[in-house]
Amino acid sequence: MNITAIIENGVINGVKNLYGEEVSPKQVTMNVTRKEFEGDYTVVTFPFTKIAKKKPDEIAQELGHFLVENITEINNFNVVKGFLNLSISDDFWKKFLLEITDNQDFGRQPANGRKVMIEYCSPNTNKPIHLGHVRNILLGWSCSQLYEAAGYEVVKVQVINDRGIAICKSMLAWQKFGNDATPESTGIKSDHFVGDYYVMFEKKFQKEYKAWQGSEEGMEIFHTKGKENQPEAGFFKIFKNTYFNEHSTLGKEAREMLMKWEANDPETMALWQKMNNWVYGGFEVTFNKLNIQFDKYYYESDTYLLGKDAVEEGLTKEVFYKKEDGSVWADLTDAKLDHKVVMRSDGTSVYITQDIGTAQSRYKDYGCEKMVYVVADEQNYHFQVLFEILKRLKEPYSDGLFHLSYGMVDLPSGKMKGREGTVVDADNLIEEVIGEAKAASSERGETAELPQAEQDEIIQKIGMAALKYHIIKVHPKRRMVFDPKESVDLQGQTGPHIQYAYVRVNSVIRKAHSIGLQRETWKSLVANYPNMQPIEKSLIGQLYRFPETILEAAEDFDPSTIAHFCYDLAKNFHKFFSELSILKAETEEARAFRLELCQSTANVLKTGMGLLGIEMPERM
RNA sequence: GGCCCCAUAGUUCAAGGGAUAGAAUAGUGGUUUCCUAAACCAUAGAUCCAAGUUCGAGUCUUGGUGGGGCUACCA
Repeated sequence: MNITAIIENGVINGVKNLYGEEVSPKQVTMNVTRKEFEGDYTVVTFPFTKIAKKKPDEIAQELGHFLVENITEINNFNVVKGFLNLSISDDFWKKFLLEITDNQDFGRQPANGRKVMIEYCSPNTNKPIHLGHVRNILLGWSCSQLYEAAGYEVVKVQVINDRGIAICKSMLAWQKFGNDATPESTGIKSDHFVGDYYVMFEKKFQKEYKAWQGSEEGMEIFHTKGKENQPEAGFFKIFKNTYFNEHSTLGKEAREMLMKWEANDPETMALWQKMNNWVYGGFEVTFNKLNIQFDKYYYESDTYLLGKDAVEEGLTKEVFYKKEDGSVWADLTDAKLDHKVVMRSDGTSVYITQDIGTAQSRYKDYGCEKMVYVVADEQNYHFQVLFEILKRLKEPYSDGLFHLSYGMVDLPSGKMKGREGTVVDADNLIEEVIGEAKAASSERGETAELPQAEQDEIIQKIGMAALKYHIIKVHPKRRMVFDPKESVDLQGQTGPHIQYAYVRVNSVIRKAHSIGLQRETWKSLVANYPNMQPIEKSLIGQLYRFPETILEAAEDFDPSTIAHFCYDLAKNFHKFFSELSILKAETEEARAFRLELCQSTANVLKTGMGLLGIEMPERM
């Protein structure tokens, strides 16, 4: 049984024994003892004052005696201002240490037979991956790792928005202005190549629009449709969409292309396929650099017609209603949401209809009881509506729906804006952090004698750790400020700081072997180590909390908990490392114990960082 | 207008209603004959405002103030 559960039971029994009243586990408040006090766990006795009709200090004394007498794992206590600090016996900790040193899976739960689907990333095909996607990807990936560690089977999916007017814009620009250029012929990464044509379209369109604004037609429309006193610039800003749909030559061409696409025109389809493949090829390169995978891709071109059946079904079940013009709506006002259209009067579906259909078809594909959508918080309302509709349709998985809503990423200069060119591109960013790691590494020269390929791999791991950790350490819900300068920091609360703890362990173990020490020999001495130091106890205590930390993080969909756990552990390890000698310890037993402690710390750090998608180098 | 989210050192982040609000970074000062100084040690610095609930509030409630988001028969 878990030590916290043991203490909790002990306290409940103690209160019953001493004061004759039954308390619930909820009433037992327990924390890890603060490091300035002696002890491992602290019980707060204030909640029992009414029951015991005594002062907190008195209760703490009585309870402390009771626990020490009745629970073998507790061998000491002290009381400070009503806080009962309990000390766990060295034997308990040593036994625990010996249990985990050979267990590579420590912290992971056995398979529980349950299935969860996580959708994340889901980029647009006409824009390369940027910083916002990186946060999404890291959250999605680490949540999937967390759920696997918690015993679930995880299906990782993403939706590719591969159709619609936006895609036609880049196709059209390439067709008109591309002169048969290719990523190969230009040497541009293929997703960026396509993205460039999307930007080109927007530029050409702006130019066309600008010219039109000064034309007779443009001025006439401004004068007839513009409101009184409305400035010209303001009017034309709002009018842009209408211009695209009703007046623009380029807009007309793009819409014609979309119609050809919908009609399966062979030439259009071939172009569409060619350009999409360029995009996917480029994305794949970025995904590989980020070291993430997906089990299944859903393409909107396959799914955009889904959901029409659901509309019928909803009407039959009276979840939806039909207006006179034929459009179909859901009335969600009693759930404090608004009316929501699910089918237009012309019979075509809207975005949410597609989402309903996709959810249904995914459940058919995989039968997951939980479905998680990793999507930025600007879509909170959309997901509230979607989940409410699915619930009303009585979908079997509707209780397991979760929107992992995360805050957007800002720059020190403010919001990222595509139009103003302030978007941070993922490929550039990765290149930058790796460059920084390379510079720092060559300055240290610690790995200089290794083959170049190995050095490169190490640098790669360090750079990616800096970048990933910097993002994942922030609570998902929180809007975060991303300072590129800080993201390449390699010191302090960073990924490399944690990697360095792991590297130091490796180094010590290597040295131990090189002076002829054998694991089997030292392991047998651990149990005889007599006096554990406070820093050693606190390290073991941290290791002990690893499994529960994983479970909490999974339940809350919060990888930042793991990030903080790993940092605290690494920091404490560095302190331990500088305070105490390992290979030159006072006794053989002390050396043995510390080597085992090092090894376990390294194992936990590796597993923990692995959950965040961060790899550990053996040297650095 | 309505609904939702956020507010903590100069800055970037922590803190399941519990002790003296932790880190990192930037600043200042120190540590290497010994296991990798990407480390360690010391120093200084913060809960937006006002009420309320509680033995106890950064955390819960109400009201302000400031910031962000959503509120399409767009996707």
